Amino acid sequence: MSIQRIEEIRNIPLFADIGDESFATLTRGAYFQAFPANMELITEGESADFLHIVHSGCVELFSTWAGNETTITTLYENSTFILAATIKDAPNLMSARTLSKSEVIMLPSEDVRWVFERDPAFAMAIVVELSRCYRATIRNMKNLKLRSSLERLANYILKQHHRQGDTLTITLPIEKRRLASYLGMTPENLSRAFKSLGAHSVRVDGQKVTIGDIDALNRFAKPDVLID
Amino acid sequence: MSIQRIEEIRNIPLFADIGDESFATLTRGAYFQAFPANMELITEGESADFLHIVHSGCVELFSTWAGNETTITTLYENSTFILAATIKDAPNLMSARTLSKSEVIMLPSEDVRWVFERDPAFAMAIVVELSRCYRATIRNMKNLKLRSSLERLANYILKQHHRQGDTLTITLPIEKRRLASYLGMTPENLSRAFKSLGAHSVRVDGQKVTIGDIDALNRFAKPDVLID
DNA sequence: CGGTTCTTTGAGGACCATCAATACGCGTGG
DNA sequence: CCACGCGTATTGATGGTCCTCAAAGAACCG
Repeated sequence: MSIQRIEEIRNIPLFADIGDESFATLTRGAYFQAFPANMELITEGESADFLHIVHSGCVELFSTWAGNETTITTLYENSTFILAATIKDAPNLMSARTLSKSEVIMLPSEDVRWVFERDPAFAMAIVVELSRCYRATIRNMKNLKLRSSLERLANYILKQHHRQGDTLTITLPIEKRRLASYLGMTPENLSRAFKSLGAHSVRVDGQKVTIGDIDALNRFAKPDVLID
Repeated sequence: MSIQRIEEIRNIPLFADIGDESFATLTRGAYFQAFPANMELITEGESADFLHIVHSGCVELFSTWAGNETTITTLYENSTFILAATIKDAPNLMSARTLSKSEVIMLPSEDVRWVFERDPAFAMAIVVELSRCYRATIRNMKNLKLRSSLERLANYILKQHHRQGDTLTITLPIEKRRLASYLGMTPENLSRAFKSLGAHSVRVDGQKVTIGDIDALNRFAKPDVLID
């Protein structure tokens, strides 16, 4: 890897507080790879030989069973994946594919475990990241089990609204069919759900979603700090 | 806490490999408390002042939103809860209540974080436990999103079958209404689902569930190592 | 033993999936 | 530049799954 790449990686939050020696150990056997869109990086059931970090682009985690596929989550810059499997040296429970051209850093799982046991700062960074992932999944589960599909969509729109700088016209960051899968519904139903949200001031045009009355949408969606 | 209690706690897997000094620090401010059934130990949104460990009995983690409640999971002996919130010093995302008379160990979150940073063996035990919880949640999510309610129930029965020593007559460990909530359905529907599984050799009588033909049930349930 | 909670059963309806067909968007190659 | 082909998005019709409501029966607890 080039010096410049190493410097880029050094700036990732996960490595912010760790020692130079630990960092050197982690990057010695690491890979920095660029992938095209729609490339399967990891298949569920395989062993987790590398901890993955999204450096740029967009990666989808998904799972399949009996011919069905579902999107678990979508990852952007600086997100890790396969962390729990790396720690436990266990098979991946999810598959991963790029949704756009993406750069991914891969750290050998053995090295991650080795440094974890010797550098408390890295151990802390890892456990905080893992806690974040875990809590995100719990939120996701609450969202799925406690809300109707319409409510999930409304809250998704509100979340994007905040992420995109409180703009009233948001751009969907992923394809609608993937959004549908993430929200636990079919593409057809998502289409109809968007229409139904018209009653709460939402208008859709392709990837653009416009919120006419943010208060009205909030009243319907009832966003919650413990879910969203 | 009595010497005997301390000894009991020392034997918990989470503390198996840690140093005596670390253990002393963790238990200095700890509580060992016995609770009756149906007692709310933790309410979502509150700060996570203690890491909890179920020493005996049974604890349910659940969440509420807009008047609805859902069971996230049920915990038994030696399970931890509020681990991620403890690590992040963040509000609990779930509430917890005892389902039966239970003994719970409570370790001050600050002490947990302090020892985590200083004892690599404890750090490793914590991160492995957290990974286990995370992966269990991912499995849960896959179960919910990829399977119908009938399939979820069938796989639940198979899981209990294994947990209870491969016996063909299993005893449901929790009330049916809670099982229904855990499986993402209503009590009425669970009742009907049990009846429907009659077509796959399942008979129900109160808390007793009998599997007539394990192969037939397996063929229908299609259990998967990456979910169950 | 009475009251409460849980479970079951039935009827009806809401929500959501499926299937099928069409429209749209986009990149490729003629 | 346009026609074509492919995958995505939409729309409508239909059916199944699952929820709601209501009521009765069973289990549990004080």
